[in-house]
Amino acid sequence: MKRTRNTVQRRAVLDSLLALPGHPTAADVFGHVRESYPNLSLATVYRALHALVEQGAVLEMRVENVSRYDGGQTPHHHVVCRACGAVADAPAEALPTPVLGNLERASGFVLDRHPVQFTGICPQCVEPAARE
Amino acid sequence: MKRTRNTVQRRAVLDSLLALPGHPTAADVFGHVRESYPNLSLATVYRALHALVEQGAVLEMRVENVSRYDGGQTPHHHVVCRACGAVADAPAEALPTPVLGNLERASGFVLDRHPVQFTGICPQCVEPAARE
DNA sequence: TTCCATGCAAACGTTTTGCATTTCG
DNA sequence: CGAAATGCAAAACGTTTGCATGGAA
Repeated sequence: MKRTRNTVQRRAVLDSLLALPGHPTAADVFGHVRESYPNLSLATVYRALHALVEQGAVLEMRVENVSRYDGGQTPHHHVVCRACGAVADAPAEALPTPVLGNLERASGFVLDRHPVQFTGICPQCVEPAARE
Repeated sequence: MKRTRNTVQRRAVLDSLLALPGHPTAADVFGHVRESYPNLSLATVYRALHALVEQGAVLEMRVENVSRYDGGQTPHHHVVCRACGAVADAPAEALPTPVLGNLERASGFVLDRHPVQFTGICPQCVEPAARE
């Protein structure tokens, strides 16, 4: 296992990620972390986030060409609004394990137990979308 | 509903998409379509693919910052290999409808019935990954 | 004749990288 | 000390867009 150094910047990035609501982008984290560390560079944010993802402390998800990061502790799934890009969480229990078993049998893959990404329309967008 | 013109380029893009195996990227489609239409531009490929997605003839999915397109007829789900990026299909039946109901109740979203994106490890990557 | 579609090249936003320097261990 | 992390700026990447021209309806 590769060792990683315990720098202020790394801790700051993780702190910001945890402090931000929802599923922040690298730019969100950058903006937040800069309030306390004005010299911390965007490149460092990316490098820190990658390190965190690699050690499994943080989840990365892609929505519309942007990476979003999730410091989430509890296993859960993601529902993404196809209309506005909003991302919400759903509890892991909402997707029973046997279903993943089905999919593994059908696909031959060994599937991750959590974050599965669903798409749909969020409550705020449902009404406007219905008018189409 | 917006009308769209029936140009050679559009047909060529759709033909290439359907001719290519798997879930080609815009660049893949571009490469293939260029064999028959050397002057067709990448911008046109993108515009044609967007048009097709909008009319619902084609599905778009994002894997690692790249859009992949799926001319798929049959409703199905996608399993993405976290290690190598491979994408495979799983039949829609592998994910029972009541499960989506659960998730809708839990999240408040109205979810799409298909392509749900799962991540995991594909058969080719399973063995190497186990050695870690 | 209208106006949507095309080709080209330039622009865009996100993410990565090269390199000299700093800092952790 | 040696290795890894940083800051900065430049580059890379996939994708989108402005504009003049071309072609379907």
